[in-house]
Amino acid sequence: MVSDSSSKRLTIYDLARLAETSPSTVSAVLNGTWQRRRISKKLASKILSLAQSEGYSANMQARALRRERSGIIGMILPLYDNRYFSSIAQHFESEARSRGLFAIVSCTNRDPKQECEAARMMLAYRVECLVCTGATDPDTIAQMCAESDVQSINLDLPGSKAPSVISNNREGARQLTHAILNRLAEEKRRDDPVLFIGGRHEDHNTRERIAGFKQARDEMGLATAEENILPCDYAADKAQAALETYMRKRSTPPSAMFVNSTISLEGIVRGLQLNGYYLDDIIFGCFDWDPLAAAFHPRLMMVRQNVIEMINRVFELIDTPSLESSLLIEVQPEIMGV
Amino acid sequence: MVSDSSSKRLTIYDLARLAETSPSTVSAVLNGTWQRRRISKKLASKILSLAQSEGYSANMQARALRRERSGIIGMILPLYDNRYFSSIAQHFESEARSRGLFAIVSCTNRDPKQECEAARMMLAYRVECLVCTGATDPDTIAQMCAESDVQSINLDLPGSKAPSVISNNREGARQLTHAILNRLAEEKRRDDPVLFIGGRHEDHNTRERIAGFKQARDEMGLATAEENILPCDYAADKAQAALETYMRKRSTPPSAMFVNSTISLEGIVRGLQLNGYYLDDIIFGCFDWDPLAAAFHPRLMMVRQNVIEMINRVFELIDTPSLESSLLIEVQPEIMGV
DNA sequence: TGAGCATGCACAATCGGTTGTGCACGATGT
DNA sequence: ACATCGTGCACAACCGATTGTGCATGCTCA
Repeated sequence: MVSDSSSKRLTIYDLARLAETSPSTVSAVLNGTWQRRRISKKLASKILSLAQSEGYSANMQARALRRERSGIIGMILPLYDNRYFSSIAQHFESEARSRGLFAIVSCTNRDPKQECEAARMMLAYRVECLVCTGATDPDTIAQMCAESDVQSINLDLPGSKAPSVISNNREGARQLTHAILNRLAEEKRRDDPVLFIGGRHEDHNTRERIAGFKQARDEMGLATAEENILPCDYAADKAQAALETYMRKRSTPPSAMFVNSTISLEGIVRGLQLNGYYLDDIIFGCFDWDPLAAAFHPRLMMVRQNVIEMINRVFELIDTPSLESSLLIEVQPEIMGV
Repeated sequence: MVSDSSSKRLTIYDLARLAETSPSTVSAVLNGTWQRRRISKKLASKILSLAQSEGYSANMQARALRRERSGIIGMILPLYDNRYFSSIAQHFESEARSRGLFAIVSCTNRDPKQECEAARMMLAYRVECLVCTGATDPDTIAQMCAESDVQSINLDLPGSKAPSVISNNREGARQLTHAILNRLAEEKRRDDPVLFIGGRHEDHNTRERIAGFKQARDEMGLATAEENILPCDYAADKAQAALETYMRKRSTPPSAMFVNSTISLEGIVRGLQLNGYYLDDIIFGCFDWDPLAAAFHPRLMMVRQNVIEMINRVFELIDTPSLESSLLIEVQPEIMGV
């Protein structure tokens, strides 16, 4: 370093002075368009080494302003605090990075207001695309994006105003239910009731999973009583309370349960432990994946959504924007622990 | 909306034309400095309602460029995939938002190269402050920030070139160890060995936790054999392998274990299950917090780091930058499940 | 009636890159 | 010796906001 520490950050004007050339030349060299502009190799390498030694770094705001492209891609996410969403964030980031894009992720707590606020911020920062994950109201956000001429994509939960990438919830639930029923059959408890618990009625994914659950039972020649379907919301406390209510009429816990998320599973396991039931007797299927939980319970089967594939599909949509706004891409999840 | 959908995004120039006034007036009205500039209330509200109805949103790049303040605050994080780091990201974001700052979080996989690369990107986007969480090499990044005149703060792992906010690892470990030893004593197994497993020797936090572990045993009049300290790295597989090696010389698992992270716990629980041991007999203390894991095991005590307090301290440092670069702030964690 | 002051706004420079265009200079061809 | 062309670079106009400054108008008061 020669002339550092004195004032502010280096600009192409400073570099131009140091290299005794013009700012436009410096710019062309630094962003790689110098061959097209017929800058001599000699001057180019002089500028490059100068930029290197002086620790120059381009001002992205200025670049974005002039290019009218921010180089930023946004994602809104309900929460980080489970393996599914956190791996979505992680893969989104690394995939963005590998394409020279800068990913910004904002966490909106399943709150439609925060979702809108976050989307507004992202649009203000001129994101080139907004991926809307598990949004409670994806269409409103898709609308906002459309008005700003920004591409948007729904992930995890489908919407009607932008293409969506989701797991095949019905088929995943069907396979998980079959796995549960097979285990029951192995233990000669084929006809024991199975409790479906967790999630929300209004929620697309929950409805699909219930459909898959019923379909699997149907395929095994089993009827499904409505009292065994409890979409009591996701929260641990709600699931715990719902299970306690359910069990008030019976003496023993169900032999098997289809639990709609790890957060619901948390409440259920806690409730059963508190009431002194022996957990290992119960067969669990959980539509979510958490390796630590899986390690603890020998008969806990889990659905692992294929996050890598889903993120890949998202970026395919980014690369070749689909005209069809109602496009729905379903990715097959995997059943773990069978 | 009157004149939308035709061309690009609205600017203050468009609004000025629509309101029959000048761009500078529009700007002043929209950023709240209009009273100081003696714009009439009438014109101000005309412009405001126009901006509203036309769906104007300021171009943050242009604003940042002119103001020489991006309004962005950055954080680098090893991973999202445990409760500790994900809640750090979440609280950081919401605290930033409440201060009118836009948070960007980048995930660097505990890889020094990725850490540097992410820091470089953040500096290019002119973050106003960079919070460096659990960085393998915090001082290099602090140096980069210093050269760009950007404040930096270390979180979770301390560094020497920027102020640091960390948990009081030693005291947390001491208390957790006491809790383990008390449980053992209750069960008349006071003198049974306790295995410390997981983490890395080189890691500041691991060293402190080992010190707290030894100190607690010391306070109870117990010696600590070095063979019972196994900093085998954090990864689940490493912990599982280390435990298997450890147990090759013995017939039964240790009565109690101090496990240095949930990821290590995963490997240990898996290993014990695979070998057919009954988990509930073992007393676990884990320096990490995961409510789902806690629900599964009745004698699993966990250390919950006080993330809210830590983030608050970080923002206090941002508000009143400390001159002392070696400032170390320690926050007391909490023992759960005692 | 004219100085003095408050009111209400517009002008223009600026932040740091990007990019269309123009121009000087030397080499080549006739 | 003059037209032609390729080489190598500089100029200047943006991108969209912010902000110091200036100026016209109308009012008050001596």
